[in-house]
Amino acid sequence: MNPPTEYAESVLDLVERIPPGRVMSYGMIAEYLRERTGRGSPRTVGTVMARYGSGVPWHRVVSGAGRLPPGHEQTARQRLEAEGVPFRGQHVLMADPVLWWPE
DNA sequence: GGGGTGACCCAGT
DNA sequence: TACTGGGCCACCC
Repeated sequence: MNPPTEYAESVLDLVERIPPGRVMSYGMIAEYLRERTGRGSPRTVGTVMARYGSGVPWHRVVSGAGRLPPGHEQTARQRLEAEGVPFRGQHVLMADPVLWWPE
């Protein structure tokens, strides 16, 4: 596996800061990094997580609709429920108290 | 430098 | 509620 690029590093740094029991969407991450770096998009964040996400709390990153990463639904749901994240059916309940934004 | 590839998003149907 | 099409953009040939 190739080393993370500069943009990938900024994504990983942010994901590492998400507290237990809270989540961010790919779109939120893209918006935050675009404010700070002027780069990125939700799709690019997804690509970064697919390639480099294994070393960070990737289960705290979900789609804007609360869907879990393809191929890792069971693991993600197990970890999130253990942290107290509420579910509605198969997806995370994307309500204010669970969404996190960096201070 | 040009084209393909996504762990996305949103509006429309 | 579920699916589609268009837009998106860093990264890798």
